[in-house]
Amino acid sequence: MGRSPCCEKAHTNKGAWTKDEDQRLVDYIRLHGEGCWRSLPKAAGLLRCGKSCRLRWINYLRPDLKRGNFTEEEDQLIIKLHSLLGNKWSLIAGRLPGRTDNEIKNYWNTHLKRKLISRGIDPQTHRPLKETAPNPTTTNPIIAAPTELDFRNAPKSDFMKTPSGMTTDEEQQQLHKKKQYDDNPSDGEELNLELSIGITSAVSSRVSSANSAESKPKLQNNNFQFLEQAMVAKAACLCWQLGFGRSEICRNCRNSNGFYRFYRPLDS
DNA sequence: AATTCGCCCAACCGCCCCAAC
DNA sequence: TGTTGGGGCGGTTGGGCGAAT
Repeated sequence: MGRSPCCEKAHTNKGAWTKDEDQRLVDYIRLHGEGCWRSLPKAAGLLRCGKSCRLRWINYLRPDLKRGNFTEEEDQLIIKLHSLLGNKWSLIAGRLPGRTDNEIKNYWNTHLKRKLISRGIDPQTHRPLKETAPNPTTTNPIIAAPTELDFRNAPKSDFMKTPSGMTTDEEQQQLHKKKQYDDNPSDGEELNLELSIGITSAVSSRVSSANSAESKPKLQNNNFQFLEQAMVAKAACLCWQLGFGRSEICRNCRNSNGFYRFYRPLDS
């Protein structure tokens, strides 16, 4: 026996949303906020599935959506993030304010894939198309990073592993090395995240402001979202890209409490 | 003018994860 | 500890629309 359907399919509308439906949804969310998607349609007087309402709001009606054409800067950021994270569209979208995962996914499939192919780059591996026997040490330096931090095919459960959950002696040694590095960083090791991953100043300030006490993220799943961001922090960390070691996070990615800096801002 | 083709993107589907019980 | 329900995600679909024939 499978799971019960998320809604009563027989009594729900499907397909394109009407203006009236949009208005009802917007009005309801303005009054009551997001959440409880399952009960929302009935409460809002909509003959729609809760999931459909959620999608409509997130992908189309949310007031903070940017819409419009992607800039060249956004293109480059998406390509770079995709090379690091693979098809983790929601993670990538978290790095592009005002863009949704669906929008980025569509844009990737319709434009960026082609763009990369026209440059002779395989959009899946981000390696040259002609390369028959990929050698990670001689190609894209990002891909050549330690495999432990290649999340492109990692199941979500792997994201849940915490830095404090280390078990092996090797990892403990690396933690020790990291502490030494943090305590005595040499000159020039203040790494520039904008350079390493192309994050705009605006985004960087949003991210750093999210660390302040008054803007602590309200997380439905603390560990998961926290570690998602931690992963992006790792990806953003130039010392990781340079292959310093799987447990080493540079000071730009770790705050004084030993936690990662990159939280999802409240409004993203 | 009519038809076909290809592209784009909003929306749907099925699955997964996790908190609550 | 196992089960269930809600939310979220990535892959896929299909309708609209403009270009080409």
